[in-house]
Amino acid sequence: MPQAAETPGERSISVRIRQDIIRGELAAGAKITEAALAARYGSSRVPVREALRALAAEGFVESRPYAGSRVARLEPGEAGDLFDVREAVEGATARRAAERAARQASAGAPDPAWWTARRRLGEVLASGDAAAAEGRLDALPELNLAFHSGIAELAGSASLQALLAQLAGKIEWLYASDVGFRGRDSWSEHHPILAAVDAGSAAEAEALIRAHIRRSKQSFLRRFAD
Amino acid sequence: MPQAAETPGERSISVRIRQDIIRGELAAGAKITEAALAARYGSSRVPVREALRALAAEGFVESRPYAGSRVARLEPGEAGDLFDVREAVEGATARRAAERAARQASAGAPDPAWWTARRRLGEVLASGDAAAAEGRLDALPELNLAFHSGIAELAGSASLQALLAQLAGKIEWLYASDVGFRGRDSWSEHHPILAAVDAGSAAEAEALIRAHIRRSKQSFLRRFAD
DNA sequence: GACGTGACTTTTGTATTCAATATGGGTTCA
DNA sequence: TGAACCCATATTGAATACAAAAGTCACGTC
Repeated sequence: MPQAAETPGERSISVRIRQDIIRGELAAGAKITEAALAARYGSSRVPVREALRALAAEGFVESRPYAGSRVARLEPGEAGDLFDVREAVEGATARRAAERAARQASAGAPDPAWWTARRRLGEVLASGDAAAAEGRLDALPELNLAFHSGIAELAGSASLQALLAQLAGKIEWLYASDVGFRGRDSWSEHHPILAAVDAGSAAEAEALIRAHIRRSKQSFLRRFAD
Repeated sequence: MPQAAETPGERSISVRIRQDIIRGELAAGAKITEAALAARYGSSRVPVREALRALAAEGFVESRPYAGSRVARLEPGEAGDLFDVREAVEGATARRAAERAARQASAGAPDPAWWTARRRLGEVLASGDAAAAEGRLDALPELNLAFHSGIAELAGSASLQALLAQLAGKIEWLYASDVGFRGRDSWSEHHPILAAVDAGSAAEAEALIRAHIRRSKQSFLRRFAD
């Protein structure tokens, strides 16, 4: 039955599986069969297989040939390490973003892609300010993600951007598994970071974002201790 | 034509595509069609698609829905950043490996998996010593990779191990694209690192491996400048 | 002559089908 | 009684067939 042609991918199976893993609807360590996932998402096994390959490369699932897949386990001790790595990655992206901003300012080449990214980042920052002011704290995690990946976009490094996206997924998984988001106090720290990037102060931007992430780590580990 | 059933995956298509990208046989930025790859590797499109999804997650190819895939580009400026990230990742793995070694020594739990990993690592170190002594420098890159992933295995963190494997792939790509390997002088630095891990000196192990990688970075950038 | 519009071709996305392998239970033999 | 072996079944791996979307090029019109 050719299935009446819904949307081309109906929001990419891999995205939905990743979400369900992060939300805990697919429990860590659980054995998952392709047929079950196909039924769950209303598709055939082929898109599910492709999604599982991608998720395996990202470390969300583990597969053995002819022996099936299971949801990966995130060991408790890894949390701190993930933040450490994220600090290094984002430090590099902030530095590169500042360097690129300096080049944008000096050279006569406008690079429209850079400007749209910069404009979107400004909108994200404003949205977050509004959300924090109005007490809509549940909107902040998504905006936080948008801010940090926006910085990576400004850096213009595909490798670092992809690496950060993976780390962000893992860290979102950590957060979802227990404590809530750090919230309002964290958001205001974004302003000086973006200011340093705009000013082209590479060293300052790197130092600021590293400190920002270090505080997130400490806050997370403190809550995690409970 | 059901194709006479060769080996189940004939060495995993994704591995072969990744190799061909690293070796430059699939040029950076080149547009690749699934049908062409399927013909090249003598399979159908389905395994190729799955491989491309995994490689996209690793950042070796870029795909847009209904618009095909292309080999990613590694921008020249990213080299330094990749080494920075690797320094952070491997610093974390060395630290965790030392902590785990200390637990192995103190607790009565032998953990056979740990011991086999440790034994293999000793063999890798000995093989590298022999290769360096006999001047077989072309054997060192692979042994170097084995040493560093062996440390990650001792750390026992699946996330960090997977992350490092990706970084190693990218860095191998860098090396293959131009300069040769650092070689003999680098290999001897592995001994004090493993010694610190064995002794359970977490801080020292981290400092040593970070310095080791920083030297690799400087050596690479120096050669790259030519 | 340039631009917009249309069909056509190429390529990707998905479903269905068949083959190969691992896993678990039952049986048999020591 | 226990352990090893074999077979049935479930599940993955791969190939083929078909549908949908995007890029391309020619044609007609302004």
